[in-house]
Amino acid sequence: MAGTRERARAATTADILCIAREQMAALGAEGLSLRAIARELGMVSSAVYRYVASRDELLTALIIDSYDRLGAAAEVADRGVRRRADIRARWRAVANAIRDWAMTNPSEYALLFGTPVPGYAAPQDTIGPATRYTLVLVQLLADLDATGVVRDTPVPKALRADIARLRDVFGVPVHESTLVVGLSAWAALMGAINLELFGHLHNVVDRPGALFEAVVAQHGELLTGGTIGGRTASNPT
Amino acid sequence: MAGTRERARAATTADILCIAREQMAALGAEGLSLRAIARELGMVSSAVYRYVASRDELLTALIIDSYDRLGAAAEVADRGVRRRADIRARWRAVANAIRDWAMTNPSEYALLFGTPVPGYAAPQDTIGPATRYTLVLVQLLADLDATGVVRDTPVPKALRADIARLRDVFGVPVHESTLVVGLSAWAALMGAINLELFGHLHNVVDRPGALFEAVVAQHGELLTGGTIGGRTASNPT
DNA sequence: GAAAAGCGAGAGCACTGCTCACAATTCTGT
DNA sequence: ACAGAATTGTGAGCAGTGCTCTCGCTTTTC
Repeated sequence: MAGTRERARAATTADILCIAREQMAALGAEGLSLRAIARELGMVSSAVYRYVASRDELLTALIIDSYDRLGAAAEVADRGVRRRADIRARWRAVANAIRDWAMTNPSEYALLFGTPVPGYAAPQDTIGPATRYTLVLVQLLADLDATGVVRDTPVPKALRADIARLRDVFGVPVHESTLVVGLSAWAALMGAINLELFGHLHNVVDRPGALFEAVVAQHGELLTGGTIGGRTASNPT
Repeated sequence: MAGTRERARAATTADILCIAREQMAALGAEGLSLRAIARELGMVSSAVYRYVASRDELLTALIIDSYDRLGAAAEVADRGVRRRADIRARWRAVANAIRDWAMTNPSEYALLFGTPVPGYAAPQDTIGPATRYTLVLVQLLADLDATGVVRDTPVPKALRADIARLRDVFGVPVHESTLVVGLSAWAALMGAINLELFGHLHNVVDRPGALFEAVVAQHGELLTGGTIGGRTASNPT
């Protein structure tokens, strides 16, 4: 029977990834052990090396898969908003999706956005899937630009050249001022999730999720609102 | 000679911490090895257990020390601004100090704000030093309030109760709207540093530091500027 | 000066990633 | 159909880890 071997190989490879994910959820990326996986599979430890070259390679596979799942979650959240022109609603949806994914898969989120494994340079294979969730956000900015919102956000001169690259990479035309607020919203989003998920808010705020809500609301306004800065009556100008 | 033993003990304890820091800088927190420290000290591995109870305890000591250094860096940066009323300048100074500290001590920063060690609940000892750098930011908000800036930033109702705690913890009176923009700025700051330091910008922007600059500039305006949102001519209301 | 406390050495346990030679199995080309 | 090749699992083994325990030696304390 041709292909039997291939199917068996694919099956145990999938088993290994599955067990690895469970192990990571239980003990963190640190506690990922090939020997434990082998035990779980009823094999001797050296046997799993027939399927995965090293512990780092397994980690890389998990990273790629996690990026993919996160990207998928962001995409379905964005597509779930019927009124495509309501950028603020889409931003909220995507931001919440990313946070929800992080909260339900904390170890995988930590694998992606926590401390990088030292001496472990992300292989080229990971940068593709990594851009998936980012692309959702960039597309949001492009669609926002299409609605004709004008911003007087100052764009630091030094940033223009750097930001030009983003257009090239993603192939989406976005105004510089939009990119600035977009990048800022991205950073705030990830920062809020990190602070909450990694337990830095326990002594600051009663309900850790509060920070996230505030950040999303504020940057939602910043993205779609328009003007920021200056020009308040009590501003001592 | 009385106290000889004590001084020797303090000396080797300091040596252990020092070597541990070097090791972490070289190999990351993952690569911190008590046996390697013992080798470096010319002792047998079991001897270092006279000075440190376990690897986790060493990690905790490093965390406390790192929080302390970060807090000190933030404090001197803030104090370095002569015009105390120039909140924006102080914000820039503190933000830059935190980023600089992170860039020059990446492994220690990762220890504080990266993936928490699984199953390792931050001991009570760490929460004191952890608030030191936070206090600098909160004090900034209090001083900002004292300048009389008025904001019409909407404060989500659900946040009020949560935020009240911050006042209690730090004992500094701050308006709710100020706290909202302050927390948001904090999240954005940490998010930008994380994204840059952990290498998530390499495929997005030419110069990774660009995101940080944009975030600091924007939230500097948000903090000290006043109004945000709405009210633009082209805003389709 | 004797008792107590602290310190370093060394052996040992259980665990890890990873390699290698060997045997059993399955696939493939003629 | 059968021989040769490729694949898969086994078990031993190496080097490393955190940590424990006992045994002497030194310093401090009473």
